[in-house]
Parts: sequence; structure tokens; C-alpha cells
Amino acid sequence: MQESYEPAAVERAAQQYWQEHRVFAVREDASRPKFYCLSMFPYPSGRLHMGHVRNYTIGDVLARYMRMQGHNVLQPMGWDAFGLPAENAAISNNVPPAKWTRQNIAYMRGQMKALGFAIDWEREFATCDAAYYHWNQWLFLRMLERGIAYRKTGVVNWDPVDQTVLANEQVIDGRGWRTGAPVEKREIPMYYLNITRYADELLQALDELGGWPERVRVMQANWIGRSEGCEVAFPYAPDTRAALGREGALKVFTTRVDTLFGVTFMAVAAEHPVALAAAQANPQLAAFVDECRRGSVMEADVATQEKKGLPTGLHVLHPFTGEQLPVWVANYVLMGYGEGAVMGVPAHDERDFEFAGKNALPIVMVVRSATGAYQDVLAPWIPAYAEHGEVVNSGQFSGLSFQAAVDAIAAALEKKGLGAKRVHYRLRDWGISRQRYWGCPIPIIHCERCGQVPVPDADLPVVLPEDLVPDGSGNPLAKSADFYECTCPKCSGPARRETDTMDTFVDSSWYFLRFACPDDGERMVDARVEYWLPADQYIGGIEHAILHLLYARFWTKVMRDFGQLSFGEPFTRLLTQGMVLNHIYSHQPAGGRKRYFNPADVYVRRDADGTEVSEVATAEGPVRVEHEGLGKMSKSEGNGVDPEGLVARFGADTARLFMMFASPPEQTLEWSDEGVQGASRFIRRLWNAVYEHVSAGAVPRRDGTPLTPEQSKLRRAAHQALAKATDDIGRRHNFNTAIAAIMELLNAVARFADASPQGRAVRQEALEIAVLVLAPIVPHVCHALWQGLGGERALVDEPWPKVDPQALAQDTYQIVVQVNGKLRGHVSVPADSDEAAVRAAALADERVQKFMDGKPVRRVIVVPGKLVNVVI
RNA sequence: GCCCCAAUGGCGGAACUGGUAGACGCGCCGGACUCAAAAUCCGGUUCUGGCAACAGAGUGUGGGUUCGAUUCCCUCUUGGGGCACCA
Repeated sequence: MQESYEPAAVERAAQQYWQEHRVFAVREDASRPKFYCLSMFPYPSGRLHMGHVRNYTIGDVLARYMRMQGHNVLQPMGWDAFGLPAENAAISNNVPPAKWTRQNIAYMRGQMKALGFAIDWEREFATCDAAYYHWNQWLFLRMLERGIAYRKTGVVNWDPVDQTVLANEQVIDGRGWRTGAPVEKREIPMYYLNITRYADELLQALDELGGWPERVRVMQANWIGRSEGCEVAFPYAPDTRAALGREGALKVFTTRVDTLFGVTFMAVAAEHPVALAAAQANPQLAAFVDECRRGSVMEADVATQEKKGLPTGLHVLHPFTGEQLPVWVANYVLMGYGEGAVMGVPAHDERDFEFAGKNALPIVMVVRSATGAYQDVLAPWIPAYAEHGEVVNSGQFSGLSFQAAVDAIAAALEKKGLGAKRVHYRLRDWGISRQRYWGCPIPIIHCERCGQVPVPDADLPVVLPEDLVPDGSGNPLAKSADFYECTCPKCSGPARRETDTMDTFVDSSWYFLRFACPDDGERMVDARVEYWLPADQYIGGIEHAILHLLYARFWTKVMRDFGQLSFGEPFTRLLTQGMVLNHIYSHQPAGGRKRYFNPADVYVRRDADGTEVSEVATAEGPVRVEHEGLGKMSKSEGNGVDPEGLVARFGADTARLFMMFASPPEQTLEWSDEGVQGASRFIRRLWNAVYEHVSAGAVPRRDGTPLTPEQSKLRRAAHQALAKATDDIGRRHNFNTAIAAIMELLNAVARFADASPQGRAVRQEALEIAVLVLAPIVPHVCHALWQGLGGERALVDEPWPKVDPQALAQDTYQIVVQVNGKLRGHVSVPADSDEAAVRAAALADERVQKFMDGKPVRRVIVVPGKLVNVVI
């Protein structure tokens, strides 16, 4: 063994050993329990950042730990390779997205290999491989056959200058990021997946996901947003009938049908047919509808904009009283949500209250709640107005409780044919069409004679040409005749291929299945999937808590219902990694495009008047930058930290140890490399301890003679550390405290000076435990240290060590003594003391006596094995 | 705006099930080694008062439950994530 620790050499040797022996290549094996350890695959943005290092190290620690626990472990890796950044790179560098993406993959693969992850690289693939996305297309066609996939119009952000659809990310303050032009909403035909058909199951099955964090299940449940309520139809009044030229009714969904008699107005979305009809005869309204069309489609924008409305002048009829209710157009009503119309009950809904106040609409109280006193005049809004209570002023329904009123009104509506109870979900169907080039083509051909025609299975995959370069003005596929010109599979006439591609969430909705059978050219999935899946552990960022995880669950259920899988939930246990945050700095020249700068390049200068100014040096001189706060490390905000520098200076083990020691995995982590020296120092200290120990000659085995007190103490420390670390890694996934336990153990070894044969045997045992426990976290250095300690096998083949209960045994323990809840001392009691003995020992303590100050004891609380609290 | 999460020394964090607040590490201070520095090793390090023993205060804010609250409940503040076309 080398005297001094040289990370580069140690890491090269260990990685070489793993590769030569194909240590991490796995196959199905019925003789061992399997463990599928899956980390979210990365988008190949160019470089790894510390968020990746954290994610994949967590996965690697668990994978290596489970391997030591005797499992057949699969840890695969691939690339979420389609997406917008490749197009942006293409625009700025004039490189085809395919080339840029594949270069990034090659680079990042190298970075990952340098970090020494126990990955079966033989299963690697990228979602931009035709052999993979072939099956996106194939399953899409199956969905189309069964009505899970369908076509309808949807609203998108439209940049009128570039004549292109913008992603939400490309809309900044309501304007296109490149052109600065105000964004408009535009309706276009798109393909949708009917995820709402699965809403109830996606919600119900959350209860079975006991291995998922509670917060993720809560977020998903809220997202699905099941609500029980009532559909109500308000028949058109004569003026509306005349304007629309037909009979009909305005339909709304409400969870508060008990307040139906408090309706004083109706509000519809700007795109609603009633609004459009009214606008034809009313220029002011037409202008307002037009104004609503501006701005982005993002919910956050819509929800925070000022609530505005205008009357249509048209009316509908109250289903019971027949009263004429005015119909307003409101910018807070969304066409894509529910029926695109809501009933306005200002007395019992805060938003309606605000709207009525602003527009001088009447307010009618119809509920007397327990805490909100019934008053005729409502001054400012109080939350009690929205509470349930006795229904009043509601004709035949007056006097009923909330539930009775809901039941009675719903029954009466149903009798009239003007409504019924209904379950409504907040969840909307999944629009998968993207008017973009770098994605999986949607396998559809549009024929003037035959309409929408699926590409025959035999012609799959529809291959995406890889040589196009987008220029920011729309989808290059739509300009490439080579791509879109085709013949109709039905009539053989000339036809046009669909040029929209699929949402990249489609790619990531089933990649984890394909890792089980990446080489199957005939089928999407095969029997190997049933061996490996569901994944036993999934690890990824909390930012995916809703969309990705919900889509993956949905996709799995669809495949199950198509008979391809036997299970309906893809991930048994989920660990949501907290994000690694870093400061975000940007600069936006007047009228220009915003640029982001890496915090490492930002320095702070003091202005003439002493205020701090953040600046970045550029070729054009210093540029003043704005601090936008903290955010997750990402390419788009330029705040990623590449681990490469760290690995070059300290080695991969130090980088891994530092990340794992910094905080528990689920916690958000603000980036700082302070402390990285400490991680490096610890590894070196461990190396030196092992070197010193083994260079003193052969180590005898522990003989049968009793240990000295010091020897027992070190043995106890070793097995205590082992017990703690095993629990921390295996159950709690708190690697920081496992590392701390081993640090304490190493401190104990350093203090242990016994050079007798028995002492050396005890030290050997302690060092072996330290090396084995650290092996999943810092595998390279442990690989070398294990050899140094005389390991007969390679470390990767060693089992996890076992705690010796005898080593832990103690004959006395310490009890904390409090007086009135304040710590006043400790007493040592024999391990077999009963409660009375502990109590007596505590009361006899002189410090306790002092603080009791002769006062009578009112109560004594004894917590066995821990504490005595004397209350006076 | 809505949903979810977080806040503990100078810093990262520990305290797992309501029971010793600050484990472990960083940084800093002092010492040893050295011509000197780095590295390494040893000791100290929540704040206030005190030479000390010790006492008091203290886990974002304000309140509550409890013998006892970093932990449970309510309120507010700040930061972060998500909001359906960033991934």
C-alpha cells in the first residue's frame, strides 16, 4: 500500500478494475432479490452540475449499499435527449441539434464515468435514438385506436413577429424573448392524451404509495383536484337566444350549489361562444375580448393579473326563479377549464365579491354560517362568508343545512333537466403536440380525402431528419418538403405528414421500462420488464413531483391496460432530492434579450456613493448585472457549477463525500464549496490511519482473552457507529449522519494507542468497519484501503458488516435529571435499574436537592432509560 | 393568485417517536512542529454576565397545548419548488 493518498491513481485503478471485470453489468437472476435503483436521467445540457452529482451519488450509494446487502442491483443510465435547449443552441451556434446533443452526451458520459458510478453502461440509450422513440410512436397509435389519444384545439403562446409558437419559458413579462413583441394566445389543433380518464385511479392509488414522500402525494392529489359538486344549466334568455340564433343554456360547475339563490351574475371566458356572439355587435366588448387574448397562457400569469370584466348585455335565466341574470366576460375565467363559465355568488365567494364590488353588481346573502353573522350589508370581505351554514332566502330550500340543500337542489335541478351532481377534476388532458423540430415525430399523415391517417406499424419509426437547423422562425420540419411530403397510406394520393413532435415528457414517461430490455428490436417491452420493474427506488429532483411523475404513472397504467405490463405503479419508493441552488445574475440591455451570468464570474464593486454593484467582465467591458435571487442550477439560468474542477483538484471521492456530507438528500442546498477541504482531509486521515496500522506488520486475530476497558470501548464505538450508519444509509437515507458516525469512529481510532496484539486486532476490526461502511460513498479509496487491510476479495464483492450485540453491551447508563424541565445534572445507574431506583437516584442527587430548595415534590416524571423530571 | 416545502451558532448541519439544543465538519482563536510558510497534530469556540465555579437567555415572528416543544396546533414574515410548452 502506498504511503500517501493519490486520488487520481487510486480512482483510475478502481475504475479499471470495475470495467475489466464488468462488475456492474447485470442480468436477471432468480436466486437473489433484485433491486432496481433508478435515478432520473439527465437532459444532456453540456456539462454535469452539482445537482446531477448529488442526484447520482445518492443513487449510487443506495445501489452499492443494496449490493452489499446481497441484492442483484440494476443501476442504468440514459439521456433525455430531445428538447428545447438543443434548438436554442442550434440558433446561436448554427449547429444541428442532433450533433450538439450527441457531443454533450459523449462529454457528460465521460464526466459520469469519472465519478465512478456503479452503472450498467451496456443498457445506455438516448431518447433521440430512433430505436427508442419508435415505441413512443407505436404506443401513440395504440392509444389513438382506443380513444386515449385524440385531436382537439388548444391554446398556445404565439409570437406574431417570428410567426412561431413559444414555450412558456420563452415568454418574458408577456413578450417574446427574441422579438420583444407582445405575445398572443392562439388556438391550434393538437393531440391530447386522455389522462383524465385515469384521474380517479391516479388519485386512489396514491394511498398505496407508502414509499413516496407525503408531500409529493399531497401535491399530486391537489393537482388532480377531485371535487364533488353540481352541474347547473342556466337557460338562455330571449336576448341571448337571438344573439346566438339558437336555444340553449349556459353550463357551469359549482361545489356550492347551496348558494344558487345568491347568484347575481354569470361570468364567461373571453373565448366563450356567448362572449364572441355579443362582441360582434359591441365594439367595446370586442376590444376587451381582444385584450384578453393578449398575454401568455401561463396559469401564474392569468391568476395574478388584475381581475377585469365587461358586461355582454346578454342574459340567462335562473333555473328556479327565472330571474334574468346578466352575463359578463371576465379575464379570470379560463376556457380550457370546466365549461368556460362560472356562476357569480358575491356574498359567499371572495373572488366574486371582489368582482361585484368593482362592477357594482348586487350582493345577495343566502347562507347563515356559524361564525359569520348574517348581515344585510357586507362591508369588507371576511373568510366566514364562504363557510357552510344554514341556507336562507332560497325559497323552498330555506332552512336546510349545507348538505341537505346541496342534495335537494341537485335533485330538483335533475327533475327539471337543468343539472345534476357531478365529480369534477382540476386535472386536464395532456396536450402532447409541440410545434418544434427536436422531438419525436407524431406518426400521422394528413390526407385531403381520408383525413387523419395513422402511419402503418410497418412504416414505423417515422425518423426525424437530423441535419436541420432551426432559425427561430417556426418548425423547420414544416419547411422541409423531404419530410412532410408523402403519400396517403389509405388512398395513395399525395398527403402531408404531421410536422408537430411530441412533448418530451412522453420520452421520460417510460424510459425506465426500456432499461430492462434496451436491445429488444421486436417489442416495446419484454418479459425482462416483469423481473426488474417496478423500480424499487427512484431518485430525482423535487421539481418533478407533479408533472413527470404523474405522466409516468399514467403511461404505466395505460400500458397495463393494453396488456403490456402486469403492474400499474412504476416506482415503489421515491426519494425526492432537494435542489442545489445557486445565485442567479442577469443583464438585460434596453430592448435586448436577457443574458445570464455564472455567479463565479460576478464580482461586487462599490459605487462612488458606496452602494454595492454586481458586475461581470465581458469583452465589451464591465457589465452591471442584476441579482435575481437563488434558483436551481440550470443551463438556462447560467448558474450551474461544473464538478470537473473539484474532481481534478481533490478526486471524485472527495466530490462525492462532500456532497453527501453537506446535508440530507431531501433538503434544499445552497451551493458553497466551503468545507470541501474537510472532506478531502477526512479521506486523507482515513488513508493515513490505515497505512500506519498495516505498515506496523501482520495483524493477529483477536484471541479469546477478555478485552481491556479501552479495547472494549473502541469495539463498542465501532459497532455503535456501524449500527448508526446502517440505519442512516439503509432506512433513513441520511448519509451526512452516517458519515459523521464514521468520523467519530476514526477520531476514536486516532486516540487509541494500544499496540499490543489484541489492541491491533481491535483496531483492524474498527478500520474494516469504517472502510466497508464508507464503501458506497467513497468507493475508489475504499477499494484501495480494503486491499491494504488484506481483503481477500475485491471490495465490491464484500457483504455489509454485521453488528455484534455483545460489543454494544454496557452495565451502566446515564440518566438526565431535570428540575421543572431544566437540565440540572446527570446520574449514572446500573443497566438493570427499575423505575423506582432511577427515581430515587435522581432525587438523591445533590444538584437536584439544591434546586429543589426544600420545596415539596409535586410530581416526578420518569422516562425509562433517558430522563427524570422533578416538578416542584 | 393557488398548491407544496423550509427557516437552529460566523457557515453546512445534528437532535430519528414530545425528553440533555448545537453531534460531525467548515471557519476562526490559541498551542506544538518548522529558520519560515504550507501540511499535520493538540486544545478552545451559541450568546450575555463572571477570573472561575456558575447563572441567565436562546432553534425566523407572535400566540397556544404540555411536567417538558427545534419537534405538535394556529398566525405572520422570509426563502425555495410547482402551476400543465424549461427539463
